[in-house]
Amino acid sequence: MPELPEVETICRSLRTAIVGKMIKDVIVNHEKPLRGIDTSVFRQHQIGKKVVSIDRRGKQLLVNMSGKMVLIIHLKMSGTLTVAEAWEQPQKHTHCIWKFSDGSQLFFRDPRRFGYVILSDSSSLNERPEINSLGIEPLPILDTAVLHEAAVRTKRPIKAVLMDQRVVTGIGNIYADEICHEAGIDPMTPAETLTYAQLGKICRSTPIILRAAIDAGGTTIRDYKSTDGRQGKYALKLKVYGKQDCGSCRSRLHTSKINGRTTYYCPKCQKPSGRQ
DNA sequence: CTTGTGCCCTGACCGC
DNA sequence: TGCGGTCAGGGCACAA
Repeated sequence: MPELPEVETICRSLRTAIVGKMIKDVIVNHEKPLRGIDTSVFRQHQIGKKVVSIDRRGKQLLVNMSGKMVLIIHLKMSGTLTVAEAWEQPQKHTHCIWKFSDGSQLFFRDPRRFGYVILSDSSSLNERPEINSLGIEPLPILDTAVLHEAAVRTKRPIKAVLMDQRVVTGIGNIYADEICHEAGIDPMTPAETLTYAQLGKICRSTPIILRAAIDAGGTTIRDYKSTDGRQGKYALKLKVYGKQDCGSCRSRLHTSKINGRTTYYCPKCQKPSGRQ
């Protein structure tokens, strides 16, 4: 469900909510998100540990704990993290619960079970495939040279390259569409046909969109919520994703499929040439 | 090597 | 009310 702006929003609110807290207990209701780590090992390595810091890598959260352990959390399509009071009961599909010594708790809920919560040693974190396969971060700036390097040797649509986590990490279906619109470029354009200047335009558009989305607390289409239950407000600012008419020129939008994902674009604002 | 297609899952929504 | 089909902020395994 969440892309970079939503994960960044969750990361920030988690920091204020749980950093410094001591883990008193860990409850595992479903082992699939643990990805093969034994439930008792998962619990024993965390109970008694303190949450030291929280980072984000692309769409993943890294919860650093004392004892050189780290949780790698990916929410995929339907995952949520919620900070709750001691008396609150988890909803259905809450697969993991962390109970802190002050009574507060953290719920990991994921109806579709695509997400994961992987426990790793801090020392081997960077060798893990979930981390070392990731491309560059698009914030604070997206390096045009890196996008160019990836773009010149593929006929894939530019949107597919933007969503390729091995090239750039954090951009998903909503923001890829919004970025292509902001840049005035047709998302179907074969990447290798774009000029360096056009790729530069995309790279400058990317942080503009992502920063605005973070400022709005992310995008809530149906069920995304931050850890405090608040919805993101960037849905109000979307120009193309999920829309019928272009947010800039009001033209009727076109849709297509790229990488099997529905793609929205404006035939007037977004030309294959990138010119308007 | 690259690229496209299922598939993992549940739930919401729509038309009949 | 129910039932089937479609779709969903992601990404992996596999085939061509």
